[in-house]
Amino acid sequence: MLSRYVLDKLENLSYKITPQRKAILQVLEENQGDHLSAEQIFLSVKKRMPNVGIATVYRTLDALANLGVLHKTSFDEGLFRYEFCEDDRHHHHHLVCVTCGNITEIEEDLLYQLERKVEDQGFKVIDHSLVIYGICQGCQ
Amino acid sequence: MLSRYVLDKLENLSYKITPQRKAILQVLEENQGDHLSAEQIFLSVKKRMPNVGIATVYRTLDALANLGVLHKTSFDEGLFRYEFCEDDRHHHHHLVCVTCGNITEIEEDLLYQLERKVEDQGFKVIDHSLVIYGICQGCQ
DNA sequence: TGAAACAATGATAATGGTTATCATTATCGC
DNA sequence: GCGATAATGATAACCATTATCATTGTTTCA
Repeated sequence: MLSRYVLDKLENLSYKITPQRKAILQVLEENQGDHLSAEQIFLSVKKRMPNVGIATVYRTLDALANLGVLHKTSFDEGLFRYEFCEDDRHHHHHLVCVTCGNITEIEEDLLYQLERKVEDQGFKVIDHSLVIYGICQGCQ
Repeated sequence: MLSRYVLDKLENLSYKITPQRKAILQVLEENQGDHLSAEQIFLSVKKRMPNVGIATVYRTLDALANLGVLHKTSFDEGLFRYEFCEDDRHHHHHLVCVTCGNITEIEEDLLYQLERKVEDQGFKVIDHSLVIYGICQGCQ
């Protein structure tokens, strides 16, 4: 069930609510907590609307990321991944297992102290991206 | 002047010391603290050896990254950047100005506490990548 | 309910960054 | 100096993403 919040946000910014956009949002909502590539999202959307174009998926993902509905990031793989978030600010970090490639999250922020030091040096902090690489429990 | 350490490392692992590799290493050593793209490195190397091929640059950068002589990372730009480091572990973080795109570093680590929490959850930490996005002093 | 405006779409060509292929060159050990 | 083989340069190929353009479809308004 699509978030009223997201649809409202789209309408308030004069975006048309097309079936393709709804389908893409549904896939992302159903996969909350995951970090799907554009290709994965495209294949998932195709299951429910076979005519959707890959370019539409890319355009929609970028639009949603610009609206703050998605977070668009990369994990040094040469491609972008997308995750659903309804906050404008991204509050968790990622754990990437170098053995199996699994991506999980940790909610603890704990960057306050570091960000204070950075601001003490005159740099105005807006956002951050932290990825911790290692070996997950399942691969040890 | 090329680091004896790096050359030793190459030799010890049976890599041939070719002029191309020396030139690439020189460019990286001369730009320590910078985060150059493959294209930038290629253009810089071309100034001192006009016949070098772009594929050679890519192959060499990957080889050096695998050896731990370089750090290969991306800043969500759709391309990789490379920085010279002689440690096997990367100890600083990056500050990226969203206005001018400048990339600087902060030496403070301060992730110990967070990494402890992560390891308490059964994830064995190997490395991390932290980018702080904001506005640099010059752009405020 | 229909029409108009124009946003959005799908198909596909194009782009940019990177890698694979292959013939040729060059390093290094002996 | 020679042989083995790693490395090179050129370029084709690949992949993820974006640009182009004709067509479609959403939304507003009368």
